[in-house]
Amino acid sequence: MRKVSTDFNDKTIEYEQLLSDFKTLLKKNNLKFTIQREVILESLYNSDEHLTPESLHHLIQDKFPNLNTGIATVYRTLALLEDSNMVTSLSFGAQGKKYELGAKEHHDHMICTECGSITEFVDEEIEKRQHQIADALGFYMSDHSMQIYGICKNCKK
Amino acid sequence: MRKVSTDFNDKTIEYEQLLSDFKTLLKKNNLKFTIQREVILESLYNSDEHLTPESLHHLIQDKFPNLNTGIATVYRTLALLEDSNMVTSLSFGAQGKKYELGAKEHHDHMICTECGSITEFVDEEIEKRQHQIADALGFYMSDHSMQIYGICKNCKK
DNA sequence: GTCGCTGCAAAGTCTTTGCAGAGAG
DNA sequence: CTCTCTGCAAAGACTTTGCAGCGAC
Repeated sequence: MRKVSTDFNDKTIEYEQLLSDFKTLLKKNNLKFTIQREVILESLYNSDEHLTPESLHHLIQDKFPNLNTGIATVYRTLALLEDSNMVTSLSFGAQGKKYELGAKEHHDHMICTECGSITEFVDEEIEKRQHQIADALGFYMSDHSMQIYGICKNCKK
Repeated sequence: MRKVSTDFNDKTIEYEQLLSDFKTLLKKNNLKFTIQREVILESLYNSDEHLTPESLHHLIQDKFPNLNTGIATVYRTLALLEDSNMVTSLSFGAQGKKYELGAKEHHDHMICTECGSITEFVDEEIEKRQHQIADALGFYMSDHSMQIYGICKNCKK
């Protein structure tokens, strides 16, 4: 539970990189590196879930109760990270957005309408085709996303 | 401006069908066919835009000021139509949802991040591939959506 | 007539903002 | 020291709900 950035496995190395990118970004914009910002980045990194601002806030409150991080700071930091393309927000019909680290490799989402679980996947063929379509329509493609809705393996039972 | 369902072109024929489906749906659920509900359906049908509840409400207020339709009714009707799969809601990062008639044939969306315009498109190859992916992951696919974000032809200039 | 529907306004959510004190550089 | 951040609480934006009267059937 107290697994901060002390151990040195693959994930930690990636995180060090991420953190360093974040610091660079902050410096470049004359912004400050605060403990709240670090904790938010780290929590996003260590979560395998897609987090809402609220769930992220709870997570942080549980893990670092003495920081007493405000929800407003979570929102502000997420907006900052999103503007800098370090996180991506997802809005799947449900109310509110969910966030995930954008540093992960690109992937799409398969959403179970029964249990709400989200499975990630990538398909090269679709990726390629998306570029072709954008080109054909004279559109400069900066990003894209795809969702498949349905009932997952577990819920089908 | 007073183009209601009096003329008899292709679009009107489709609309008659849509309206009849709507009435059937209402009857089946012991719900009533009201002028407000008709006007909402018709406005969705006659708009080529993707409408927010608010823009739909304005549209209706302009067109039928004497009806004095409340925004709450718009929300309630959209929820009803969405539950019955007659309209689809889109939520593209921006705040709030946009609605479009689901009766249209399936298509995906290309969203310009400069001007906010939405272009629709369909690609058979991607459609096919999506089914394959869902099958491969043991997922029953009920629906799917795809968005390409970028800068449109016009804004590239 | 009955029972669902509507407009209104109030209440809920979720998110953003203003401000004064705290803290990074 | 300076200037940005933060938590708090208030304000905003968007959506839902309760209610009394209205209207479809």
